[in-house]
Amino acid sequence: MSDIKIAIVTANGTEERTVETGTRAWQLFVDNADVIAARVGDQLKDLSYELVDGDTVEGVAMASKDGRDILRHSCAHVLAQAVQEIFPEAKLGIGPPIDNGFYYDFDVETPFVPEDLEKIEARMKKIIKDNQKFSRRVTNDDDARVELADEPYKLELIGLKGSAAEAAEGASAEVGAGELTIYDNLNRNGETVWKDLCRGPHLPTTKRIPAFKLMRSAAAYWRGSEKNKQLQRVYGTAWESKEALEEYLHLLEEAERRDHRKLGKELDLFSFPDEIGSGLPVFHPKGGVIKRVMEDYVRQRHIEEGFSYVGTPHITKDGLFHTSGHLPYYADTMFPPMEFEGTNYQLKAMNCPMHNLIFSSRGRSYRELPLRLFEFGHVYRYEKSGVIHGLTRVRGFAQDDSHSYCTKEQAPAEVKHLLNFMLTVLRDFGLQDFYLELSTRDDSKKDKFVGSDEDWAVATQVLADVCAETGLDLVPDPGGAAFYGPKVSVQAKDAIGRTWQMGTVQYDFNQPKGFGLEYVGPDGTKHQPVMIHSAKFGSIERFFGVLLEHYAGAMPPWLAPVQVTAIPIAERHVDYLYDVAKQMNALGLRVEVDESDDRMQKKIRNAQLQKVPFMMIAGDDDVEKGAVSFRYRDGRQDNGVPIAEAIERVKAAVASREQV
RNA sequence: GCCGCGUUAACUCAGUUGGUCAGAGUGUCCGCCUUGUAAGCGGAAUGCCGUCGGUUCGAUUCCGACACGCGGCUCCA
Repeated sequence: MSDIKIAIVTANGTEERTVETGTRAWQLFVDNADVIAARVGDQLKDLSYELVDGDTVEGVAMASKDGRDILRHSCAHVLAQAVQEIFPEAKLGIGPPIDNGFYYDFDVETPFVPEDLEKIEARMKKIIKDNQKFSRRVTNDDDARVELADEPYKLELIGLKGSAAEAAEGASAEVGAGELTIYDNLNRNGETVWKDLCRGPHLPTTKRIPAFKLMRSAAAYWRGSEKNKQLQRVYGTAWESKEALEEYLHLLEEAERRDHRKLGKELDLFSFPDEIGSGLPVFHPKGGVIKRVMEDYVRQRHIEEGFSYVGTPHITKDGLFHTSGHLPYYADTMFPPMEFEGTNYQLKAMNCPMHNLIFSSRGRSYRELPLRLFEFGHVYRYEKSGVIHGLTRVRGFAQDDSHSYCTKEQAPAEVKHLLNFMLTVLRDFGLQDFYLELSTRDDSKKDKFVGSDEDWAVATQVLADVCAETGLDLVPDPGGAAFYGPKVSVQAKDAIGRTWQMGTVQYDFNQPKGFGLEYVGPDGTKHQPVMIHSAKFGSIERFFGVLLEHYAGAMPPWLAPVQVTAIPIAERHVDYLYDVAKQMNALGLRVEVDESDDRMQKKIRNAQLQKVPFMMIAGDDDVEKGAVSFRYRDGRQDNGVPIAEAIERVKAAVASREQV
């Protein structure tokens, strides 16, 4: 038997080794139980992979990104096997790993109910206990078609092989560009008990799945197109240990606890009256305080950054949106027109066309550029009923929308200015961790985008350059551009690591053309400006919701609807506290004195549940010393603080926008 | 928009296989209590059981449509 030379990559470097021909990858990692697959070159392989001369091999640990994907993909197989054992008529769709878990799609007569999921989960546990082997077998199109004659969706995938990425998101997990493979599940006797078309790789056996849980079922369109049939999708999660699973489930609980829809109700911030309609929020007094503070802040900041505050109406004749080019592209998401006096009027879905009219209301000189217009533009979009979600996806909202009109030469500096400005805004609201997303044109769908190749290339390059300068991570988003130009969006991570899309900067060379915008240049002739769209919050409503979730409702003092709740130990201390409260009110602080006839402990509980940052307590001891006592939301106490110092402390916390 | 599930007091949620089935806790209101860091005690009021239709002797309960919500899909200028 001849030997072959391979290289093993470890944390300590690369190690050359000579092994016998026929050696399989698992033999290299017998000492390491965490390794569940091998990376050979840049490809992931099963541990049963037979090494060939010149291979560079690295063990893939289950607790790595690739390792978890493999685990989850294998778990999806177990799910599918369990479903077909319980529901033999179920036809298989696709079953890829996803963030934090996996899913598998099935075509079944009757949708799954929660009790079905319990049954399926129990069967999955049995399959895992069976210690079935995932066995890879190379096949070809013709043989596979015969074998999978009863699986119409798999047959369809075979036909699409090679263009799997286009076939459906996740379909590449089933069929790769190369050879076609089937994985057989072998029981202890080596008999095939189940099989699935799949490119792999997989765990060696089902028993290597340490922890999983089925989460929910829902419908999903086959191959992601609403023109296709809806399949039943079962979602699950799987982890390298029971602890990791528990941790993930806790994260979900934490997310539920922070749900802004729930907090909005509990803290009496906003509601969605049925009588008004879906996706149309009303802000209650306390939510109104937060919203107003946000607006005051961002208005002031725009003025400081050289913007002029403007105002435009909520409806317009539809011709305006034809001029801008929006109507043909976004007719579906605009409310139907209302007709009167022989004219169609549209609810405003975007502000830019109106700002363009402000630009063109008189002649413009290059000396005025960049001309920066800003407003809280209230827009209405006909979002499909199924997508509306709390404050983050609504039908009526305000954008903190700005448009900078500038020369082509000024554009890069203006984009940079806007991006930096946006980041300072987000940081002031306590968000610290960002990355950028660059949304570009999909060259294969040019009919969805307006403008010449050259204009797109220039615009995209300007944005890419500025993004690079920020030093932030940049994630490409091909095809995500607006029809009129590419955009950069800022994604912010919240307190529990979730990312949210915040503001955007968009480079637009199309609307200036459509509106015939012009300025007179230094050479005395007319030129076309470019416009840079930008929203810092994106939408006030969405940003409000994100902030609520980020802070779990415990807003920093400058944003808190009630900054101080004054709590008397006994009724005789009420006037004393009113006196302090009055001094604070005079400084613009939001203070309430709780003079209800609840006991003082109950008042503390109430203030705590309302997540008020400062509880200001006073009893005989405090009155005697001319002091008050603070209690904070985390239970921390600070007793006997002299009144003047107490006022200063609250004032300083508000001014610095710090969290307490 | 599509699929599935849901809607009972201001809030959270029990309940009825169609016939004293309108319930609890919280909140609210009225008394009493006057209190040192997360719920003091007692009493009272509050519901077209989402809306509209149908089946039935009888519907909060069964069926349908609609509205609104939830989880996904699709979509997010």
